[in-house]
Amino acid sequence: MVVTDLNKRRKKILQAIVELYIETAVPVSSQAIAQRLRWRISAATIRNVMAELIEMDLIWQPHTSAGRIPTDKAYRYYIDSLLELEQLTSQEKEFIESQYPARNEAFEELLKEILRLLSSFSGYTTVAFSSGLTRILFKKLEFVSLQTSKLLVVLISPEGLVKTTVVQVPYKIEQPELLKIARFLNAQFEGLALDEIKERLSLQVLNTQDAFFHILRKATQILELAFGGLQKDELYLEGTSCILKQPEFQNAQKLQAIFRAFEKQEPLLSIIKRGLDVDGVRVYIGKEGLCEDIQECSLVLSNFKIEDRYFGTLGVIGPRRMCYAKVISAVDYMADILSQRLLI
Amino acid sequence: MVVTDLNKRRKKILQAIVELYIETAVPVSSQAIAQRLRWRISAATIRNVMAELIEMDLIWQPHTSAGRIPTDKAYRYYIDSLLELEQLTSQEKEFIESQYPARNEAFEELLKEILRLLSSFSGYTTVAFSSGLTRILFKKLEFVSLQTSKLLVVLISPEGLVKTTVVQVPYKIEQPELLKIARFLNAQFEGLALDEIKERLSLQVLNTQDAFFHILRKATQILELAFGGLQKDELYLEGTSCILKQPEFQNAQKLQAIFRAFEKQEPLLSIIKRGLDVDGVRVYIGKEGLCEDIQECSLVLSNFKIEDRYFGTLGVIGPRRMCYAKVISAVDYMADILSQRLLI
DNA sequence: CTTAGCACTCTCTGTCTAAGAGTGCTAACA
DNA sequence: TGTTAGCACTCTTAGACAGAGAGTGCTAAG
Repeated sequence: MVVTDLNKRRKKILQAIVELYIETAVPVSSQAIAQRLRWRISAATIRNVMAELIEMDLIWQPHTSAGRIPTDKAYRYYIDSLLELEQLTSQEKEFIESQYPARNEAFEELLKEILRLLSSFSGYTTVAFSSGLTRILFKKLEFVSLQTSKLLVVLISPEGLVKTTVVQVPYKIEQPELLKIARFLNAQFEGLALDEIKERLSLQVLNTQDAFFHILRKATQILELAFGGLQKDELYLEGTSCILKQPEFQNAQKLQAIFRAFEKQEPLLSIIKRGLDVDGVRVYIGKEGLCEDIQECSLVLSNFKIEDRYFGTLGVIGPRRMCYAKVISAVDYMADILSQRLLI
Repeated sequence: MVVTDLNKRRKKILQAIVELYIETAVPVSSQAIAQRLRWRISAATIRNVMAELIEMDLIWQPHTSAGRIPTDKAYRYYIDSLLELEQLTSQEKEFIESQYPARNEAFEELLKEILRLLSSFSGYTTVAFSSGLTRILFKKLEFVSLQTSKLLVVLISPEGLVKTTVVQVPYKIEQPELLKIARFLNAQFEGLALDEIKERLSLQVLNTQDAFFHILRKATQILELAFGGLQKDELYLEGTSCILKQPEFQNAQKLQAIFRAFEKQEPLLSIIKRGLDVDGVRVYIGKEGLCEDIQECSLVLSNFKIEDRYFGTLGVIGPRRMCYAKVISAVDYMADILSQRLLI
């Protein structure tokens, strides 16, 4: 029997199992379902159906005389086919709007504040990533000389986002020369993304013989140092203590694994980066491509954008037994308003 | 009997108890001590001494027939009077030097890197705080105009540290005016600390009637917005997963409390701020002024400085049963080289 | 003052039992 | 043919209990 064979009753029962398990974290018994469904259907019948669902690998039991627990496959099916999204109420939306941080901060701070908001709203740990630089559009660049060979590079996007980086160049460089380089870059590249600029620059370096050669070379080098390959992708996490409250993680071993993943960052980054071009919310459940340390978690993610250009990802990490109906809406909404606000 | 009554043997035995407990996390029996001390002293004698130590509230037993566990008071006495610091070996120092992050980053990044290094070296969670701005010396200030009423404020210290903040002012302001304000501030205040500057500015606003009045007012306002009261003190934490490995915290309840404190930040900040003027390493043990959530932890802290001006604090947080001999040296060394490197 | 001996206390582990939850199967029913 | 009631069966959980072991406190002797 395959999943597509699910008739209406099987669906209803599967849904009840998933939802009850999400609510209670306790294996779901046939009686509990009978009670919930309020049909005049008996526990015995439900048990028959449950036997079929086990057959289909949608539920399992921890031991012979225990209730049933949904498998990853069941969660997947639930989310794709059974879930009725709980749209945020207008009150909830108002609450989020009212708590939404003011924009007079650097982008990193803004993002952290938003994560804290989403975490306190949803009750789960939140995570975010921002490609930040490589895809940011370039409106203006400024250099501030700090010491003879050290400068601050300030990159400003058309939307008013700011990114600053300190760069140490292997030679002395004075304010007038910096001004020249900045003027040159500003004149040539306004409106492009950083990676496009780098590309063009390297082309031009090959072709240019003229007076600009020196400026070109230094510009290339400074940009490379400021925003080049060594730039670490940073992951933001907030509300990590939320994960400690989940009943399935009341075990220091499991917690260690999860926090190991949080610290390494790479496991989360790789999942996030797998879907940079996805529109809308995506959900990863348990073993679905999540690394061993977070195999018992689910991840709900949504990308945010500036004028249709990918700019970052935010989302929620929690137990597989997550309240998807609410979380998916919340993540979607947060990513949406972030995208909107970034434009202002 | 009071602590000062400790004769040589009592001291030796207390020391053995503390050290064994630090190593094993298991209540220490009289036999274990007899074995360790390698005197021809018997377990029975040790038991007599232990009875005295209980009397003095230096050790306690979880139940009648159990070994002994040091009290906070014992740890305190151990650290103040018995501890032989384990100086870092030259190899360890070399290791730290070799891993020490390059300085071509913003200060926040540098600090985080250092915390990660200290955490991986010590095996404990690390914590840091930097007053960052209010005590930073002012060498140069630059404004970069972002939008008509939004600007980036760049503050540069004599040592080349950079701090940037985005400010939104409630009126339009153009580059020429910004330049004026910057020039004014740079001319007047080079070499002072931010809080001194603010003080002087507010004095001047009261007394000035002349042409500078407008500039003064705007300068005051911008500085206030950029570095004013709303500025949150930020706490840095790295290696949080280390705390999950400690045997005394293999209990989700206790972990929740600790992580709650980590997230609130305030409990840690208040302890750190209590000793901004302390030289050298300070240690807080258990209930010694630590809030309820981290009553079972110890904190080893040291301040770092720039030219004798307080600049920040770093340290280690772990179980009371911490390897103080090693940790104190490590924290001391880290704060020291950070202070040195900040000058370069 | 120190130590050996010994009875005592408490924890820990394993076993056992009874209760309870929940199932699987079967036979009867609509 | 699908649904249901009944019932035996399985497994978990909690509590009680016993035996082993760790470690102590006390006492009396060195």
